[in-house]
Amino acid sequence: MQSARVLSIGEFSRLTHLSVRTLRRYHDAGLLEPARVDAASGYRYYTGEQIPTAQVIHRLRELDVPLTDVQRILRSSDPGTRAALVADHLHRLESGLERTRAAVASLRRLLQPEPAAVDVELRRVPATTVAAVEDDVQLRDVLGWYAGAMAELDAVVPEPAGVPGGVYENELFETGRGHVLVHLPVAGPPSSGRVHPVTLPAVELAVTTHVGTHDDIDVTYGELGAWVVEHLLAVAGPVRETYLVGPRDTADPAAWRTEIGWPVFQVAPA
Amino acid sequence: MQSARVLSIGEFSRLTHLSVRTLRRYHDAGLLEPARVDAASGYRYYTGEQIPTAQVIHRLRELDVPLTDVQRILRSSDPGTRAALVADHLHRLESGLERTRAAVASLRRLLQPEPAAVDVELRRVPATTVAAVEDDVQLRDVLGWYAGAMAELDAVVPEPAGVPGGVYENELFETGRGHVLVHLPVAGPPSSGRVHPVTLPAVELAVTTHVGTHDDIDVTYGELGAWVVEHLLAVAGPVRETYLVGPRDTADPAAWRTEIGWPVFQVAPA
DNA sequence: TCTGCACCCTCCCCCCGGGGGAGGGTGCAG
DNA sequence: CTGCACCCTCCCCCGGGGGGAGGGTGCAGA
Repeated sequence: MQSARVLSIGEFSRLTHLSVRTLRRYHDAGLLEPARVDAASGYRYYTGEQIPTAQVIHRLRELDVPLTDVQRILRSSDPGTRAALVADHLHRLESGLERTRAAVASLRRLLQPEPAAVDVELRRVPATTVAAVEDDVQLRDVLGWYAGAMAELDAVVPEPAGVPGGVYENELFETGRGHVLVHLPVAGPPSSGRVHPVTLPAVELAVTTHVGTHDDIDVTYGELGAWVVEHLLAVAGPVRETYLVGPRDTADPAAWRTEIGWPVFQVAPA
Repeated sequence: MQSARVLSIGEFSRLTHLSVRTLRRYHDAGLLEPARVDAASGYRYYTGEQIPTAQVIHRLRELDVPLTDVQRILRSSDPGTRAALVADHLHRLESGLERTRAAVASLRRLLQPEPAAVDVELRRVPATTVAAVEDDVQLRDVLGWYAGAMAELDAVVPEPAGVPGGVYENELFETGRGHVLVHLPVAGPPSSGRVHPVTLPAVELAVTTHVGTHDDIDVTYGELGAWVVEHLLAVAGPVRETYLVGPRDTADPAAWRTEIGWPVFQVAPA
């Protein structure tokens, strides 16, 4: 073990392709402690054994893993835990990729030279009592939450009287967190687990139908919003979505049909 | 045209799913000017026509397009130019994806429980004169630059006396920008365009061979570096790579063989 | 017409993960 | 012993937001 050979921060930088500044930052963050720090001068000294660690950090950073998570990964002595943490981040990367794909799809539709005319209907909806699951969720967790809630609803409501729907508080889109409710219409809604009866109030809805995956549903939202504004209406409450045709019905996303209803009320002309 | 209906920033926020703060920021950045700003109160007022613009911004931001570039895209009135700018960013996204893929591959190798023993040889190399192309480049542009330089070399040196190589200044890896040289050995190197004769100085090299794509070549660099350190050597100059088997020879990346040579010199023991 | 309240304003500080540069101390080779 | 490359700390900057303070505004109900 003659590796008592000690490396200055500059040498270590050349060997690891991490900048000197970055190495100092990793030291401060407790991520990569130098093998020795001279008490008098403050000089940092590294050893060859630290190169693999530095490389792992480098790679994790390339994958945009936050420094705190990198630290967690390095600290976990158990290889199984470590692998799990890494796999977790790789999943995160994948879902990020999915969002990117969706954004690209949506952008393509937005940049269409001639957007299709939007078909909006004004509809008065009476109060309805449904079987519902509701919660406060983060915007990015909505899909996962929805899947779980829907599964629970399906288990408790074997024979729904119609298609499922969702109610989304505007705050969800403004601040990234908000109240969400998913429901199935049924006569005499049960109470079981998270499922309970909820009465949706009567409202006047501006309704349009989005066709296809939800990748570019925001564009339809925008078209609906523009229509609402031009018809001297204002938004009065949480959005309602109705899943006329969804993944429960067909695996072909192009066939999906989602009704979007925005509660509105008349506004005096300017 | 009854869309004189004017929207407060809060209403506009609800319609576009952009936070109020973010809308204000976009105003300050000149990205999305409100239709009207009340001189007395400073209140921002928007119209329905601005919704699509806000959505385009939203999507581009989801794709991590910097605000300045978003502005460029919005300002370009010509749809062709606009499409080109967007396509440019999509290409950028793709190459980012490529880098992510490479980082994942490299990480997998790094987290192997038992790393393969590295096979390093100390080799004295005499001064050689070669046909070369050199330049100062950004680290991220190296691959593209290399392809162009190599094509030029191939055109001017029809019958090389050996395999191609590269010389990379350490600064390239430290600061992301540095001097790069690519060369082909040939008797009597010509001068033509960017191609010119260069004499590589004699050095002592610590040499190892990396097998496979360059995705995880940094790991081999690290192993070589650790070996160098443990053998009481220090790095003395720019790295030399020799492409024994590369994309010129076979399309199968698994068969590629790259020799990495780090100039070294002896160091006194601690 | 008043009052209450939701809404809006600006301003400042914080986050992350780095880079630039100033100003000053250190280690080592010639 | 001197010069110079190297190293140190400290502060400010970037982008793209978020949190919150402190104060002005618009409008609906009484």
